[in-house]
Amino acid sequence: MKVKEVAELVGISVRTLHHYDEIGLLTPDETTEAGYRVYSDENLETLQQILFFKELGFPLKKIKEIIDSPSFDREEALIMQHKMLLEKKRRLEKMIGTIEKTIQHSKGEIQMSKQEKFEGFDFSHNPYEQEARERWGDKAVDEANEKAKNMTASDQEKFNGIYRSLAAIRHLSPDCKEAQEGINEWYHFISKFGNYSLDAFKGLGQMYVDDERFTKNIDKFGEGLAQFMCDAMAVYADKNKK
Amino acid sequence: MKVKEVAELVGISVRTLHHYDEIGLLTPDETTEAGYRVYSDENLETLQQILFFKELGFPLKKIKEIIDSPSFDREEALIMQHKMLLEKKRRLEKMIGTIEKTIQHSKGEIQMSKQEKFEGFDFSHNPYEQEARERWGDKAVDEANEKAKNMTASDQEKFNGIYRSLAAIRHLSPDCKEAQEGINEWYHFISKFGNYSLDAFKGLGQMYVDDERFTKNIDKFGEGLAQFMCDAMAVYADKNKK
DNA sequence: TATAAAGTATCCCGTAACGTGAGAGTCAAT
DNA sequence: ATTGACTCTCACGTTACGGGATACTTTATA
Repeated sequence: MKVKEVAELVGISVRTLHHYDEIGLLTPDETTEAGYRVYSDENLETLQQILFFKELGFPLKKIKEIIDSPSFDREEALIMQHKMLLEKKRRLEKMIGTIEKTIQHSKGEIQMSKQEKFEGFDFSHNPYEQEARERWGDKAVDEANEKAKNMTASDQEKFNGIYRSLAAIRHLSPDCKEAQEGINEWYHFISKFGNYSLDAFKGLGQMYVDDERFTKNIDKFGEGLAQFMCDAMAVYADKNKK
Repeated sequence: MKVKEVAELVGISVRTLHHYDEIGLLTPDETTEAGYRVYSDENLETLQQILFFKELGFPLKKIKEIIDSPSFDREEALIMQHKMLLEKKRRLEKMIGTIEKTIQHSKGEIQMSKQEKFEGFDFSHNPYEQEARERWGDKAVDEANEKAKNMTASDQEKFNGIYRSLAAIRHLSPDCKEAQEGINEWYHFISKFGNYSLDAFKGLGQMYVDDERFTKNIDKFGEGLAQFMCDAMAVYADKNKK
């Protein structure tokens, strides 16, 4: 899809798409030899994410940080966004209530306190904002990026080592002893780079197959490794829960 | 109320209030001798109006035009804003639907078309936007302001003349012949400055008593004139309806 | 097949609505 | 008398594009 098609589909301007490209927020996967931007389906999904975050008032810079972060999880984001949009709706409903009261008030039918006249305006008290800040605030995202960057050469070696040893047994059952031992090592190793609960760990595994950027990388060590790890990680998480 | 109190009450920053003062959008009625801004209750009502318009995406410049316009009617604005907020809520609900579908889609539970992935984003199709543009668009407001400015000295004289002659009979009944003849002249005269239906004319009369800026001006020609004109205009409108 | 019309690209200046200090005066309470 | 919370006025910085200029590509039409 070319710029104008995308622009009309989602209701934004061509200039906006240019802008997002300029700042590296959304660079089209492909460009024709004439230099025309061509947006892929994946680009559209990213755009959707961007627009959700934008609707919630996130600045573009932070949106970029978030979706570029190695710890970014689309589904997690969608769920958080869902919660925040519901909250925004509640806020809007309050505002509508406020305006209705104000109309009555202007007719002299009811009394209104000063606070009442401004109910719904205060955007800063969204209960999920705090949660979002914790998850996506500067600190959290920076740390995640930092940890990813701080991966030394030896870490990289270790990564590859684990991948290779898991790849070697990827045709066994995900819940066999060897697999679970490998995953155990994996779990403790990646904890260096992020604080994963068992549930998060399981989610991470899911991402290996859901997000093809991961799938591709992992399957370089052996076709089907991503799926195998995903399954084994799920088993591991469930087994160690209680 | 001083800046910080107002800021905290409505959930905006002190700088924002300073800004609104700078651009002449909201100038506090009073200032202490030290130069501290002191906001009156009326200022707060204006601020509420401003914030409603802002929530609906109006630029501050236009907001200023609208609320400064001689044809501005607070209640009319509230009603229009109410409609537009409801529309915004519907849009938000669509977005929430979209996000819910997207979550299902990402789990592979359902299919989604491209259009569906962006439902709710397009802000430009609010049915009341058109209505608002007609009412408050550049043309309408400009014309109103233009007409008000284009009032020549002789027009001003005529204004005063009618006011005076109506003031002279303001103790008669609003539906007596003299009053209705005066109002008839009034109706045809002000039509030069705006296109008033009979209903609008009646509404205008109501404004004379509702909005104290008008009341004050009119009552300069005689205490109670505003109320008298309001009553007589209502009678005139009803009589000439069918 | 020429030629117009529509779409796209980059460059670059403009704007809107504040944010963010800096430096200084003011006010209420200890 | 002093401290701390508030206030003022500059004045420059930032964000997220808007909008024009100019040039190249692609599509539609004669």
